Amino acid sequence: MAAMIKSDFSAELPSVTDERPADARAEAFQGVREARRNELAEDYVELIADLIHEHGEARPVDIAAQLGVRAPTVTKALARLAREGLITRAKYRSVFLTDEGRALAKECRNRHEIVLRFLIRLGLDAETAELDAEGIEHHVSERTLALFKSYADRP
Amino acid sequence: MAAMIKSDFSAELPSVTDERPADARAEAFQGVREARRNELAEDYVELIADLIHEHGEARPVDIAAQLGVRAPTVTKALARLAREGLITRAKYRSVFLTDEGRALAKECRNRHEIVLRFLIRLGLDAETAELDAEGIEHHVSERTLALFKSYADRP
DNA sequence: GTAGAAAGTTAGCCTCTACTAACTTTTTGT
DNA sequence: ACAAAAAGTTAGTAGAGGCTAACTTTCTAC
Ligand SMILES: [Mn+2]
Ligand SMILES: [Mn+2]
Ligand SMILES: [Mn+2]
Ligand SMILES: [Mn+2]
Repeated sequence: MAAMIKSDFSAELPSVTDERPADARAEAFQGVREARRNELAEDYVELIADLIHEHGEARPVDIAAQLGVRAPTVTKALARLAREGLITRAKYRSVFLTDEGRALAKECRNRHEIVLRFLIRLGLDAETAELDAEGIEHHVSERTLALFKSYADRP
Repeated sequence: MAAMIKSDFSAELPSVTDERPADARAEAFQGVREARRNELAEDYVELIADLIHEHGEARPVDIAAQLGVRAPTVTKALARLAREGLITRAKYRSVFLTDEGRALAKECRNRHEIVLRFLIRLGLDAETAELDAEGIEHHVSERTLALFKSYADRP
């Protein structure tokens, strides 16, 4: 009934108090959903690259330990990454990045570092910075990343 | 085989090049997964509060339009929110927030605004700021939020 | 007051991401 | 060299979150 009173003068026309148009907001949410679909792949390839760098190879057991998930979860995710052309692998063997996977890993590593350095530069403790960066990194546009980098790198 | 050579001197002991212990990294990833589980509820209650404020009521058709999803997706999500005690509703009627839902909405709205103002203050254009804030907000700790607020509010 | 439009729900489908239990393969230690 | 341990896979379960198609309810205009 509150709606009926209101609808007398502002029902189908966009109200003045309607700060953002519906489709602009929808675009933001759609962008977030899109980013979420890439998160897993990004974290995996970044981690795989790290493991190869640190241990010479990326084994599912280590991937699982670092991500805090069980082995079958990793098996399934790796099948998806292989299907998407980011990794190659053979049964019971460790994982390799394709050129595309390596490129993505490099990009993600770079972005992760910028976000992390930015947060620390802002005054955050290193531990919390690492926790937050792991989530924030996937939702930072090119422009925002550039601003983060400038701030982190400033004298 | 690279691993075998390496394992001669660094196999089971944590290597010096192993920058972060596995469980610290796992903790970060677990935190992100936890945050992701709350994202949808946070966006819904924030949006519902906005709609009630702007239009006097929150109707599923408007929720769907603003989120950029189809009506049945909203029906299902609302069932979950009701199950979780964040909203109350009756069939074919609009949605109401519980006290708990209202409190969460207020918190989310506040956080969203701080992140948004922070990004704009950093030099980002308002449109991109809105897009990024919608994703970043869910991955910002209390500490980071406090730093964002200080930066946004500084003279 | 009623017919048609709009809104909402239900049913059924899909993918993704997680899990456990049970099995197979590989590696390790003696 | 071979038994036991560790690593990896497969199968099956579950819930979240998206969709379309078809149905029901509510609202609106006449
Ligand atoms: Mn991450
Ligand atoms: Mn990362
Ligand atoms: Mn959001
Ligand atoms: Mn928001």
